[in-house]
Amino acid sequence: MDIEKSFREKGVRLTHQRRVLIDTLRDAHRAMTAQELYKEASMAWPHINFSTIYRNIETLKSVGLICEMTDGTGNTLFAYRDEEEHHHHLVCKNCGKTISFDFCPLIELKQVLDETGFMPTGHRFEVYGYCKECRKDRL
Amino acid sequence: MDIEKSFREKGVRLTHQRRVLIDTLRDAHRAMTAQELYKEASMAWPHINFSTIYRNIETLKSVGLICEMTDGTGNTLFAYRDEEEHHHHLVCKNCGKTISFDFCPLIELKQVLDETGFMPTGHRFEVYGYCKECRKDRL
DNA sequence: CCTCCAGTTGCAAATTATTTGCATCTACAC
DNA sequence: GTGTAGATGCAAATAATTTGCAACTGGAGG
Ligand SMILES: [Mn+2]
Ligand SMILES: [Mn+2]
Ligand SMILES: [Zn+2]
Ligand SMILES: [Zn+2]
Repeated sequence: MDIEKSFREKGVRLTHQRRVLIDTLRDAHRAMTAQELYKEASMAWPHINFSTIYRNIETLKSVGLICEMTDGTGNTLFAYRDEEEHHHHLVCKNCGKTISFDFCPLIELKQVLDETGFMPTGHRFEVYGYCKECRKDRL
Repeated sequence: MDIEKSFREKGVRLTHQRRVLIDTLRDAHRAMTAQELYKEASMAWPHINFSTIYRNIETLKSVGLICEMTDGTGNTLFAYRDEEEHHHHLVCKNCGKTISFDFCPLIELKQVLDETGFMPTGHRFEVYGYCKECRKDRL
């Protein structure tokens, strides 16, 4: 489905800067930090500002156009989401390439690792939410 | 096994500051940010410095005494590791309490969620390592 | 015990990452 | 076209993390 429509539906404007960010991430085919995104996007739109990057990372996440992930060393990365449903990622510590797979934890990774040839050196699996007590507090 | 021994084995000194950090995290029974850790530790050792916190987070991770995790909103948290083998966490977005469980992804979470009463609102599962190409590059 | 020195700390300052206020601008509904 | 709520640029504030360096100290060895 088209981007313009999903933006309109959410009451979010499709500005030139946002198009630049989306294109930059889509064409890069890799995950990058906010800093890298700024640098890359600057080429297509020289006056783009860092606050625009950060503000739009939130916007694009909420529209579902980008994914956020970490690189395993404390850096936050962003990547184009490309119509995918809920999924997870293999993040290369060396080149930053991300390989997404569409099943949620719980299922053996062996097949994905074999298929992709990815060699895992570490991983992270976290569930966020509310514990039994806090769950009550919020009602 | 005792801490003193594992420190000695790694050629790492067991300083008063490190004892304070370990005690602080162990007694807290929750995960906390570097800033919170600094604040808490300062009570037991007033002159402790932020650079000592950050430098020792690395040290204590390498000795296996603490775990690093994120709270799902971009903050990095640290918790006492307490003899546990490889495991994962449920991190409460409200109180910061962490509930660790000892099986690695791949297995249904249903049982843990039922047992703990934890209500998930999101999760993260990431595998770090080297992709097929980069794997070759490193040999 | 005492000595000695590599490892560690405190401090201050540098970096890096992220957020915010505000005046100006612009996408787009009408 | 016009009006306006939402978005941007800019500059400055905050927050988070790292570093250089001189002073200090844990603990191995005598
Ligand atoms: Mn998932
Ligand atoms: Mn695991
Ligand atoms: Zn790679
Ligand atoms: Zn809780």
